[in-house]
Amino acid sequence: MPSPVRARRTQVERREESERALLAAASEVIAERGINGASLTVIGERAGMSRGLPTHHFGSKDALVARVASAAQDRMADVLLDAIERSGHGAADMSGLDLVRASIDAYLEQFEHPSAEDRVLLVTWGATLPSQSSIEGMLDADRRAYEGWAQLITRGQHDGSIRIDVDPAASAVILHGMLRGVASLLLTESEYTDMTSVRATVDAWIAGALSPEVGPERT
Amino acid sequence: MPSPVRARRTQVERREESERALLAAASEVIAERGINGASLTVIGERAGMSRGLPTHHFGSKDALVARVASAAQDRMADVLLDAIERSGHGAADMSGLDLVRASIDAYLEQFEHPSAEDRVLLVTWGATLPSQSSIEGMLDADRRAYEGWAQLITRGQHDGSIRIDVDPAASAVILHGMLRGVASLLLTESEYTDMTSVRATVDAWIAGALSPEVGPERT
Amino acid sequence: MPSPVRARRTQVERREESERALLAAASEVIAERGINGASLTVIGERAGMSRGLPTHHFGSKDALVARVASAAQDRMADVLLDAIERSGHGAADMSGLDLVRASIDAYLEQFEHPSAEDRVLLVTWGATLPSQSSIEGMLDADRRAYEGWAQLITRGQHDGSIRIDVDPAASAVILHGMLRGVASLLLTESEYTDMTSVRATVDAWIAGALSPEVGPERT
Amino acid sequence: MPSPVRARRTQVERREESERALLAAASEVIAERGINGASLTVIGERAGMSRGLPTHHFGSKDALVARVASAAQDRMADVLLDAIERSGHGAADMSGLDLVRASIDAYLEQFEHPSAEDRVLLVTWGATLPSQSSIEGMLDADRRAYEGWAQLITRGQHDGSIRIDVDPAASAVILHGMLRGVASLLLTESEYTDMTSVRATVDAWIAGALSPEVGPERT
DNA sequence: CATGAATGAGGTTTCATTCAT
DNA sequence: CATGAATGAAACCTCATTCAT
Repeated sequence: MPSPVRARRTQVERREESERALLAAASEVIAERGINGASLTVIGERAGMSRGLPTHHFGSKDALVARVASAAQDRMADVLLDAIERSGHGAADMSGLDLVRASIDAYLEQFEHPSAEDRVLLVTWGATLPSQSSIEGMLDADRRAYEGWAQLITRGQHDGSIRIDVDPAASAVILHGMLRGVASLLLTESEYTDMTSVRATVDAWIAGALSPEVGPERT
Repeated sequence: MPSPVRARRTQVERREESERALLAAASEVIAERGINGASLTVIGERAGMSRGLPTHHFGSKDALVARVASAAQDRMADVLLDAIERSGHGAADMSGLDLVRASIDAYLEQFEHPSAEDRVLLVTWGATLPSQSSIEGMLDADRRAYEGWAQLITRGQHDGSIRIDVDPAASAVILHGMLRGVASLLLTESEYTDMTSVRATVDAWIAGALSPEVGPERT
Repeated sequence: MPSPVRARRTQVERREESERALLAAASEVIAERGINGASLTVIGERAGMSRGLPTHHFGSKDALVARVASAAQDRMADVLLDAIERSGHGAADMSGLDLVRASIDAYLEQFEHPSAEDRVLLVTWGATLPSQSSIEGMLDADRRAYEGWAQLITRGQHDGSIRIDVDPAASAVILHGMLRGVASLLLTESEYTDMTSVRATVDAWIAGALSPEVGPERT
Repeated sequence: MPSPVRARRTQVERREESERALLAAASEVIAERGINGASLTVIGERAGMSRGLPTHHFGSKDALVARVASAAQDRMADVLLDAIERSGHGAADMSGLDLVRASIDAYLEQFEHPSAEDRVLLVTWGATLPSQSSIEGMLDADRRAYEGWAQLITRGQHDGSIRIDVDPAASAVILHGMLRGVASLLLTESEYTDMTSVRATVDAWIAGALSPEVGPERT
């Protein structure tokens, strides 16, 4: 229960609360209608505020979208970290392969019941596919994400949990792409797919492809 | 008045030619700017024709987009069939696994130097990710595509080229998702990735995951 | 009475008529409310047409304003030429000084009962005074106008009607500035000024300053 | 509590200082961008203060603009008075004609290197040209200014320095208009004009037109 | 006295669509 | 069959103003 002495909020609190409400509303609306379909008017109203507030706070629609996108990325990164921490051992103790598998499983698990912010992650990415389209910072985030996979793989090769003859860059592209593609399918076809089976199968593929024990022959 | 042995093109031919030009132009513009960014005016002009022609021929923008999307899907299906036919043996002689591997490799090969129509395939797909967004017939096409993969896998299980304990539905989701995700990454990050290595690695993953010889243990 | 055979207008006629109506309406509204106060909505409605038509025809408000401004300039140039032609002799027969005097008198006469287009001439000019403001082609028109005065003065010096020791450039600046300043005052203070007397006095000043007979001493 | 000998500024002083800063900032911004282009936000920030301060102090934008305009007029009046005082003799000793000539020369000299406040004088005037536009007190100031010229001329006629047959009202209009028109031209075309020559020529015109010695014949 | 968060009217512009030619 | 003129809804954005702090 908040102290009754401060029934009124300070300016800073008002601003922060508004921004939070606007970002949440923007995530919702973008997840529903896409970036173009999400008008600032609707976002403002969804946040329970006025039409002009989104521009007032973020300066432009582009800036708001960029904020929404990066918030979604940050949130997913947190989800993955949390999942790894909750997986029993600290991240420091886990092998590279286990880190990869735990991360990917957590990612897919997240999309079994995706929130607006989860969906926004894929919606904003889908909007970058036209060649001229560009969302502020999107490409960079992409590159960081897949360099993260490459580093995990390299780490796994050092600790012996991942085969030496794996190409970290190529495998990172495939992991990253597979995650997104599968998550997107889950989004649009959720009623047609058995999530648990998909997650198990993805895990098996990755284990088979990366673990050194008995790998597939390279073609 | 008797028709003079088709000295000039018939109405039907002219209409078809206009439609072809409009579809090609629409593919280009959508690939560049996305569906929303592609205005009918620009599409008409890009086709070397008038502003009002797209509406005149297709009735509405939605209808035109649907036509563009399904044309892109049809074309990709043709590419895959061609690739399989060119792969030496007829499709009837190939094992289920080989069909899967050949199809996937052809798909990725196509995206090494993607045309506007290739890109439009992914752009229209990316536009379906918002929950309310719907492009006419897109969901159906999606479902057909991934049921195709499932059938190929089942066929492979019958002819012994694919392990029995593989879940065709789940694997189909993963194959389909991986293809799209990887192709999309190639689109936006083409200069950062070694295509040949990616294709080889994808093939190795699939072979390892599906071939019966020495599969990974299921977790 | 228009021929009943062509009750319907051609596309070209429609466009031209619309443009004329829009330019006239824009002149009116700009004369009344200034450039900023003249919204495209009001201009469209004043022309008896839709809100969006001004943009449709001219592409942007800036382009429309530029058209309005240059139309006003052209019209005033025509008025001056007409006045000179009507002044009895052809322009070729008149001395430089007489041309200057006739032009200036016609200009001021025009502002005794200014039309919207006359007023627009000064309104658009007034809008160029802020240092960053710029209306397409306005500065050029300005320069052409005052170079015209300078040429007339030089011509007068050659034909003996204007004193040799007059500096054409400086006098052109003064003539041009005086015209505008006086016309502007007439616009805002019309009820307080005796136009006829002002015109006569201006003419006397100019005659006295430029005619060679008995000039004022230079200070 | 006794005031500690003004260790800190009084409220009144702070308010006056803020207002001065705001007026200076407003003059700058209006001189640059015009009245419409000058937003209260920018003016507040240019003054090194907050966004809301202009409204807080002046109540409305219109009121602020009126203050800026009248401040600019007052300042120019001071400049002219100073110039006359510095011209050697007191104003009381000078003839009407000399007062006119000195005032006008000082005005034009001021516009050789115009400050923001000088420019704002013409910018606000230019904004009064649309027929419906009205800046509080602008018309009155205008009338006062040109009645001032008329009085000077009448005084000159009494002291014999100005010809009797000059119409004071008409001449006042011309003087006032010429000043503004020429000053405005200097503003936009400063690099194309030889200021010194313009000032000398203006002075010669006026001397010739008003001085009784050998006037031009009236037409 | 001063700040700046919030509002909402109004501006320009884009664009799918209708319809006359 | 084809053109493009015209409409008007809706988008983003700017900004004066109000009001809580």
